[in-house]
Amino acid sequence: MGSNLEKNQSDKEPKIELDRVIHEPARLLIVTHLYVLDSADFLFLLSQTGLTKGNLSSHLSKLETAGYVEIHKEFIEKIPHTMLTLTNAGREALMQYRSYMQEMLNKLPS
Amino acid sequence: MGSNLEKNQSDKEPKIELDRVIHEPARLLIVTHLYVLDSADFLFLLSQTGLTKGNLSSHLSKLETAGYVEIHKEFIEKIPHTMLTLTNAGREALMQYRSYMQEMLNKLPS
DNA sequence: GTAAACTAGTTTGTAACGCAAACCGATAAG
DNA sequence: CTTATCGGTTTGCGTTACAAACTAGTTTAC
Repeated sequence: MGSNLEKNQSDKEPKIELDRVIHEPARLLIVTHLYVLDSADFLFLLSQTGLTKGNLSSHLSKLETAGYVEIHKEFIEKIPHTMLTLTNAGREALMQYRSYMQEMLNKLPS
Repeated sequence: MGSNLEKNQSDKEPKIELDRVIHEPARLLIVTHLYVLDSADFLFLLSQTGLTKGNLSSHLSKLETAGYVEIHKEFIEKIPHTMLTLTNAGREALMQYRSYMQEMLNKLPS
């Protein structure tokens, strides 16, 4: 007794320690751009990444929700303007992602 | 005239050159294991990756469809046995993926 | 015998995701 | 007024990853 859990195999936790928020290609692109620039506006990212507007918008929202970017909206001469900044959490997440990937890839025999 | 295509912005091709078959974490795990081992059986991969059986099975099918692994089934002492091998295409895909990722990540300032 | 339990996987159902089209509120031009 | 443009956001939809449920066969228990 105690527990008659019919334990499935699902308590094997998969050996992946990868931040999916960062891992997604479109977001990796965004985040690496922001990492070197420190901040950029929507239209700049749009042209640099080649994403569509809808796509860029939703990925930015997801990064914001994750706490990785801050979105600042203001009006410049009556025209809306959106500035994106990588947060510290975002920088750290990217660096951790990088370490993980580099280690995994570097140790493959060439 | 000629064409009055109301061209959207969608002819901007996104600047991502990443093989999604390889990029998926679970499959990256599988493929890197096969890369060093050259071949392995289903149960070995199961324990090494920590994936569930269903998951492992479907990822392997996807890798097979992509032409990256070969799946050989045989009976050993009346018990089914599945051997997985990385194809040349699989090796090359992984190496190309690695180059792309390493370049992208290495050029980030530390 | 036949039933229960185990082995080695495959198939199914579902929630989440990524994508581009469609939409929206505001300004500018004709 | 109407039309187009700008700077984005929301919607709709096909695809995916995931674990639960299932399958086919084998060994063990009775």
